[in-house]
Amino acid sequence: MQRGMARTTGSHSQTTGPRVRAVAEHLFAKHGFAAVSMRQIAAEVGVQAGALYNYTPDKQTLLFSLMHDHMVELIAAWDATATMSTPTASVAAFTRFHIAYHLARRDAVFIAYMELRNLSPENFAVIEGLRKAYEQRLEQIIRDGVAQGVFVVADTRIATLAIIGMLTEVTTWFRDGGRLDVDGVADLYVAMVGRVLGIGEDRRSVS
Amino acid sequence: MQRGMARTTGSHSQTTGPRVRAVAEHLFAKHGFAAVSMRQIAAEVGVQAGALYNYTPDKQTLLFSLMHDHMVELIAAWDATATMSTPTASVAAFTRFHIAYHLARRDAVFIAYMELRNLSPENFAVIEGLRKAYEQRLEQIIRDGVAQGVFVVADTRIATLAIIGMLTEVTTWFRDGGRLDVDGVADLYVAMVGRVLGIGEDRRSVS
DNA sequence: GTCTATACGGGGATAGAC
DNA sequence: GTCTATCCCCGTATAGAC
Repeated sequence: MQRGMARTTGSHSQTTGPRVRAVAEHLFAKHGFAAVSMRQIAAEVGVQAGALYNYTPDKQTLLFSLMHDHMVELIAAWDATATMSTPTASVAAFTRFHIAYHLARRDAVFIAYMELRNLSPENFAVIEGLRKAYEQRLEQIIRDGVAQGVFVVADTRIATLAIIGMLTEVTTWFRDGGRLDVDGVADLYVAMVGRVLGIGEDRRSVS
Repeated sequence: MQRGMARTTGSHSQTTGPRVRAVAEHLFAKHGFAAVSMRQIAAEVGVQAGALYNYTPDKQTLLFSLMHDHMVELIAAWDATATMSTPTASVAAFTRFHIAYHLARRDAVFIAYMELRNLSPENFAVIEGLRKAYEQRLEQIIRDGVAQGVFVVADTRIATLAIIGMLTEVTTWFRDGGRLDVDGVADLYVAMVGRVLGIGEDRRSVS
């Protein structure tokens, strides 16, 4: 994706490398990291198990790499979406972004939440740092809204976590073709998030 | 717990059986079902691997049994707590109950949410049914509140799921000895849940 | 009820030919 | 870059002695 063309004649690496990652992501999400063998991944890719080690030094690094790239892309995608705006508009945009992005990349999201225990302590720290960085985007919006008096929350940090939890939970039940489409769900959540933040609440002594 | 005294002289089953379950619950929560071996469980219990099969026909049934008992106890505990009351009081009680119970039984909760993929289809269906039964307790409260005009929600089902997601997320970050204790956290969530349900919102044409 | 011993399969990872 | 072959270890589960 982000490299120039490789010139290795007769090589399949341009296709096999990404395929290994895609297959691993899918199988890890479906069965869990520990339950998936390198042989299974290889079979699905269409190579022998030994060939996978041209693309990762070991299984655990493959997992970390998937999680890491997912988190980096998540943050980059939000930063590309976010615009200078009012806190109310920003939090609505974040809500829509989070739901849409998480539903579009369900396998990667699932892995990033479920397979943390399979990471080495150092790798775990890296992923946790990225997650915190993402949450801070929302927390900063809420902080700004509170400062400007348009949000009324008792505890900014807890409100952030509660909202993240509420939004992420959508991935556990949403099914394409169900009663509501993504936009319909997002509309409902924008409204609920607004309520959690006390938007439009009765307040005294506000200009 | 719920059986009468066994009389088998010289037997340790009264202690080993529960210990197997406790150890398995702890290890499954910490490392994941697939990553934990029967040998590990046995070592922690202090018996040989073969001896575990006096208490479970196989590893997968042990997992199912832990999840099943947890869900049954969760529902029973709520039903014992719930009292005839106003929707507003009921939803506050549910919020406090859910947070306190989930924090008190974190290992079991974690397993029940994370290890669903390791269940056979039939076992999965049983656990899903129990989860639905639990969610329906909250959904019914919300439905009653809407019917009585004290809650204002756009979509009862989605509000139920959003609230469950918000409450369950507490287990991912709460640490004993942190800034807030369980009651303090619960207070904040009671307030946020109330907002999601539109308690005290401006309404026209309500008695 | 627990032990030892073991069957049998599959795990991650590497070596060396092509 | 991929293959075949293989190392060595560990997985679940069972059998039969005590």
